[in-house]
Amino acid sequence: MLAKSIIFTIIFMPELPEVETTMRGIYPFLIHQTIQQVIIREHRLRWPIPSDLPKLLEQEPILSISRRAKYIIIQFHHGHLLIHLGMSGHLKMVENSQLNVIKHDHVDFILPNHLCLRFHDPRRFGSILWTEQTIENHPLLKHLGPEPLSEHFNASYLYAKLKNKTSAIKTLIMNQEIVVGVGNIYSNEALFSSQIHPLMKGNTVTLKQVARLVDAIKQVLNKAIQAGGTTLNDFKNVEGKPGYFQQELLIYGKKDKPCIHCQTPIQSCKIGQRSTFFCPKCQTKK
DNA sequence: CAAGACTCCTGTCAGC
DNA sequence: TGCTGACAGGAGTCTT
Repeated sequence: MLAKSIIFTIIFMPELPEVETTMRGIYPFLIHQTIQQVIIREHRLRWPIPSDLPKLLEQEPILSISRRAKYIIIQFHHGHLLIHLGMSGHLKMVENSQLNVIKHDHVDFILPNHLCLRFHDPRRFGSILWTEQTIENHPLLKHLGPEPLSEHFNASYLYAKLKNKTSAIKTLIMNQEIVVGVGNIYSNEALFSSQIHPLMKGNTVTLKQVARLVDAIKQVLNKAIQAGGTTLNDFKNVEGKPGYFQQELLIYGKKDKPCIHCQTPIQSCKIGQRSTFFCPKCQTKK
C-alpha cells in the first residue's frame, strides 16, 4: 500500500549530487503546477517554518525549480521558497497525501491531481524558508562560492583561494564560501583520488596538486549525479533505499581496510570535527 | 580577520 | 532485553 502511493523518493545523506537528483526528480511534477494547500505538521526545523507560508503559497503557480549549492529553489511570482535538506532530509512525491503520513513527515505541499510534495526530516537540520528578495542577495546564498561543476571552479581559482589559508585542505574544500556542495564524504573521496593528505595546509598545496584536486572533485560529483540519474529511473513507482546511489566509496568509512592501490591499512582521524579517512602512503603531505 | 569549537537533532549501534 | 552513551553530519554562530 505504502510503496504504491510513493511516486518518487530518495533516501540519503544529501550532498550536492543527491540534491541535484532530487531537484530533477521533483521537477516534472512541480513545474507550472499551482499549490493547492500547504500543511505544516512541525514548524521546528533548523529555523522555524514561517507560519504564514500556507497563505503565501496557496493558489500560487510554480514558475521554476532550480538548485544553488544544496538549496532547492522554487520560484513564485512574489518570491522564492528555499529548501535545504540538512543531513537527514528528503523530498518525496506522494499520491493521496492524507494517507500514509509517517513520523517526521513535516510539511506537505498539495498539488492538483492528488499529488503532494512531502518534506521528511528526522533530525530537522533541514530548512524551509521564504524570501521575497532576489535570490542572489539572500544572506544564506550571497557568500557562496562557485558551483563545483561550473567552469568558474578551476585550478587557478582554487589555488588563489588557498594561497593564504593555513587550515587543512579538507576543511577548505568543505567551506561553502570556497566551493559549494562538497560534503564530508566526497571530500574524503576527492582527496584520496588526487593523492593529497587531508591535513595538508591550504597554502602548501601546489598548483599541480590543486589541478588534480579540482578534477577529482568534479569527477566524484559527476559520477554520483550519473548514478543518481540511474537511481531516479529505478525509483519511479517504487520505494527504495539507495546508499549514496550505491556509488562505490573507496576511502570513506574504510578504517583499517587495505588501500585499493597499495594495501596499506587506511587510517582515520578527526579534522574539524569530521570523520576523515586517508591512506598514509598514497596521500602525501608534500 | 582567521581558525576552530560548539550547536541544533534523532536513529543507530556498541557495551554493559 | 533494556538502558546508556557515543557517534554521525551541514552549516550557522560563537569563541579564541
